[in-house]
Amino acid sequence: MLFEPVIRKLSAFERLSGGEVHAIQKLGRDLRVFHKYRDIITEGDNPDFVHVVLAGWAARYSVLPDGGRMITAFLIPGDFCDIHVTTPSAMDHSILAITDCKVAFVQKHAIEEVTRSTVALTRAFWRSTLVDEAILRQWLVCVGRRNAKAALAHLLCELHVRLQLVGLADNGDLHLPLTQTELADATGLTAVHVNRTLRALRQDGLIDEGPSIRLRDIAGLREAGDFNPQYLHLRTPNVTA
Amino acid sequence: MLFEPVIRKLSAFERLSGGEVHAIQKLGRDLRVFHKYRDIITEGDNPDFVHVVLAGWAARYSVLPDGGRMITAFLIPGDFCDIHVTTPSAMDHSILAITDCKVAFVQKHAIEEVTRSTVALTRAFWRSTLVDEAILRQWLVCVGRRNAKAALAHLLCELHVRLQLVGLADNGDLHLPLTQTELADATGLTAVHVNRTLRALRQDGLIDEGPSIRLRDIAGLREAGDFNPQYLHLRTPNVTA
DNA sequence: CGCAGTTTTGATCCCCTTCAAGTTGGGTGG
DNA sequence: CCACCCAACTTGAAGGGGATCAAAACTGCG
Repeated sequence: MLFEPVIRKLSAFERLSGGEVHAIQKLGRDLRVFHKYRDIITEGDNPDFVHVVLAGWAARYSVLPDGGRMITAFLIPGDFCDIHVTTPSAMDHSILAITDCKVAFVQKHAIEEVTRSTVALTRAFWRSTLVDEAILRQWLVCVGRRNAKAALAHLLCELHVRLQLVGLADNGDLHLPLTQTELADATGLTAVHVNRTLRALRQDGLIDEGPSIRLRDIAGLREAGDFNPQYLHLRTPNVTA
Repeated sequence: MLFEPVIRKLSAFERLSGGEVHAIQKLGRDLRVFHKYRDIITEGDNPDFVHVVLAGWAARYSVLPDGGRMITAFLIPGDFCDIHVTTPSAMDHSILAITDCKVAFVQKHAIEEVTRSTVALTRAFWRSTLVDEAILRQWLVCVGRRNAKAALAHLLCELHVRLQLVGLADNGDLHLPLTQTELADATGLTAVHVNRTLRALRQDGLIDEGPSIRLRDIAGLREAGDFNPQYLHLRTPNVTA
């Protein structure tokens, strides 16, 4: 059941048959562990495999000349690092393990075979890339046109839905293994300001902090972040009622 | 030769045979004109066609509750509005004609047929979506971690390369049909600050303004914007030497 | 126990925003 | 051919959201 998160995620996009589920499970020959803060893929690499996160968190990031860093995506179990299968090309950014990660290395032609044999999986893979792009656009909106409070609220809502999809969020209880610096690098803020903004969200009764972040008032958070889950293109419109 | 920009763009990704070029030209049954500031596609639409910009400029955008707007992409001749062929799903954002636009409406199955018959075109389409994503990530870096000057410089460099690809930029002479407000909405700034920043770039001798923007010092602009064209994944590493 | 990374808090600064007003220029109608 | 208008550009002054700098408190862990 290593590929369970992948199956859960893809099932959110397309109803999968037993055969299709089985086909996914058979992708899993090669499994590797990356330790915290190790690069899974480095800019300039031209990977031979498709990488799939099966456990742990990772992040796409770019580094600037002044030492600044921008995180452009969080990858959680079920997410693909590089599904651009048929196009051999050098990575234009790096991917970092934020926690210890289990990553499947899937042969490119295995993916191609699977998509050749089943339409539902092809659609699910496409949908997955479509959603990745939609998430990127939402991040752009957050960073470019929302204030810190709304941006963080939106990010928490996004992660809540995505974690729920793969069974990693019970009803608003999120284990975010992210430092405030990492949240800052993902929202274009500074760690100091993330700290103050989280406190503001706490004081508004929207979240509780502790070992894990708890979304105390999901509806309120969604309003504060102007969050509408439609862009995640799920079959079931809302994960949480 | 309506599809010339598409052919030029895809040729930048993959060497295309005469047959493949011909296949693209045959996509062009249905052609429509959109006037300036009309929506080409509106959020919530579930288009039956794949839309391709053949002439003019368009922009993806989202609108916020407070009336703010974020532009998440500029589309120029040769660009696809929605290449997510096999996945019927509602648009999560809108696309606007920034100038009068010629847009091809291509049947989804026509795209599917073409990609079934030729590997190079399949690869080129994939590469195209990969590049769209890379551009999105670069915008995120600009908005999140670069100052106004670098962000605008980077955007100008990106548009320069992309316009050159489709034959719309002679050696640094760009016709940007963009208002400063539109540049602002694309960079997460205000129109006022875009104005001042463009002046600063002018005073630095990096650009000239007039009826069209001229990149007076391309190398300098690329340095100012920390621009490295690698993320555009072109066969020919640099369009401009 | 001690260290290193993270969180928290305070004080100050600045890039960019906001508000406001003036200017320019292309388009339109008389 | 000029008067008018509106959209875009430009410039100035003032304010604020978030950055920066600095240091203290907390956490986990070897």
